[in-house]
Amino acid sequence: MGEITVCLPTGARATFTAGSSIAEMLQTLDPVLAREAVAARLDGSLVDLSRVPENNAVLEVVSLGSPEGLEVLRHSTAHLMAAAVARLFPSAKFGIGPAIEDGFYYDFDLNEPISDTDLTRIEEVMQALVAQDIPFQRKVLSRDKAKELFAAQGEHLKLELLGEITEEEVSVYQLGDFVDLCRGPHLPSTGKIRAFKLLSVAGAYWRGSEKNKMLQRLYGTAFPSKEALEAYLFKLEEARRRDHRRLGRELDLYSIQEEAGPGLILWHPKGALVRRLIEDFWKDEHHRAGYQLLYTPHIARLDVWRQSGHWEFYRENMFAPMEVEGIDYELKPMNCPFHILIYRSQTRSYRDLPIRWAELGTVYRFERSGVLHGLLRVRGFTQDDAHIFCRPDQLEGEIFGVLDLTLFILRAFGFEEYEIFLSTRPEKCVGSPANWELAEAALQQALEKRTLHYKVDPGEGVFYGPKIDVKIKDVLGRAWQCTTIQVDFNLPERFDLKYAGEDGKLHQPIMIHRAILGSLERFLGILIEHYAGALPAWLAPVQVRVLPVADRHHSYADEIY
RNA sequence: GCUGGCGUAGCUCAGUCGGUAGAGCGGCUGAUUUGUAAUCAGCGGGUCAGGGGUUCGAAUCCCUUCGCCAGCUCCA
Repeated sequence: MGEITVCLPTGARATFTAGSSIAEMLQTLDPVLAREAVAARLDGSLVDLSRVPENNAVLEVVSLGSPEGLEVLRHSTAHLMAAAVARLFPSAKFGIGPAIEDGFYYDFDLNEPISDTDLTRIEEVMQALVAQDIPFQRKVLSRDKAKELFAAQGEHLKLELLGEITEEEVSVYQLGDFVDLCRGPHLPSTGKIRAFKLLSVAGAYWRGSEKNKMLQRLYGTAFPSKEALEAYLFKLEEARRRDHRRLGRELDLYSIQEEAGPGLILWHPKGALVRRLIEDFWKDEHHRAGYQLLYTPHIARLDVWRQSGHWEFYRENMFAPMEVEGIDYELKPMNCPFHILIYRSQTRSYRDLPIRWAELGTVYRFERSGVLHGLLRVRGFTQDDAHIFCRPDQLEGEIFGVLDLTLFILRAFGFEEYEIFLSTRPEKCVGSPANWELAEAALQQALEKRTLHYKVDPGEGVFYGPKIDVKIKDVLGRAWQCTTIQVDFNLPERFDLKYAGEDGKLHQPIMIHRAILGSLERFLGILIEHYAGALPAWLAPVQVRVLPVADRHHSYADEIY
């Protein structure tokens, strides 16, 4: 038997006889750390504590408190839940069960529907399995052997997954008599699972495709401690308490009524007042930032939407056309074509640029019935839209201006934290590579010069140009997409936009689309949830009330109110 | 759109085995004029989501349409 030397990033190192498991090694290397460990990183890859290193290696401990440890915990809890479901619903077939942002889920193919009351039963079985402290046992077998194993159990979903695995060997994990195809790693045993809760059951398409069968998905969450779980559940409760749909009704800000139609907002007087305050502020600031305001119609001839390409690429989100005097008209899903028509209404000189045109433009988009959600996802909404037409040499400066205005406005509403994304050229796109490079560089420069933290989403840009998206974070830490800044090479081309350059020749301007608040409806919803209904005084529809304590004070109350 | 759940007064909800609808809060009227979100009395308020069916009889059972909720898919 050989020997193996293992060291920790801390520098601690020791030599072991081959055949020792990581758990045993950690016991020697750092007993304190060993108690925290739920998994380990062996030369960079995540493994179980029961794994037996075969070569000299660097070993890192993955503790329960770390993000990776939490993921292991949740993934293991998902398996635990699956084991409980296997016991209660013997006919269940298993899909996948990953850890997600705030917990985990597992998808089951099951003929009988699982109800909310079943969640309690499943939790009880899980508790029992935790009490038994059953080990998660990893086994490596050949792909063919694994296929035999799962075929014998009729696990068609697992077989489908196996069919796409190219490795010759796969790992399965056994938890009692429940065996699951899984890469791992897992906790050593179920006894390590201390605080979990099953949250909901819902349908989910197998592998996320509408074409596939719908499975039943069970959501749950797990935390290192009861306290952390309680804190999370409290946060969920807090989010429910702040639900803008409830507060919006209670504060009499807006309503959505079946008679008017789903996804269509009726602004009540108090909501309309909040909206006006937002609009006034927004208009003033845009005026100061060198924008001019436009108004454009709600419908236009379908031909315009054909020319813009919306009819071709965006039709599934558009309402059906209506025919008037033999001509098809279309409710607008966007404002840009109108701004373009105004641009084209006269010859533009390089001296006219940049042109910054803003509009609080109400657009209508057909959204599938299942996705509508209060003010946050509707069928008619008002974008705080603007289009900037500029020369290539002005692009960077304009992006700067937009970014500065964005941050100023968002901060004014109390949003100080952002998640910013820069999306770059996708495979299918229009516009020359030189233009793309120019635009991407301009966006990136602006972000860097303002020292804003951002993530690059390679290839996630729209086909017509790169973009910056800004998500604001509310008091509960939830991120909401509001601002989008998009460079567009497509529409100027389709509408053949020109300006007369210094050289006397005609050139194509670059167009920037941008919305800062996104939509007024959605933004009001976010404000309500962020402030739990208690809007800052400058936005509050009721700032103060005078309450006389006796009839004799009424006249004075009238006087001062 | 799909899967599951749901739809009773303005709001929150009860309504048994199928026998023609109820509470609290809010509203209105009056009383009370007071040290803290909830004082007393009275009065209104319903197409039980819409339509169809079964039945002597439907809020209740069946079919269907619409809407809402959770999630999936897609997005401001």
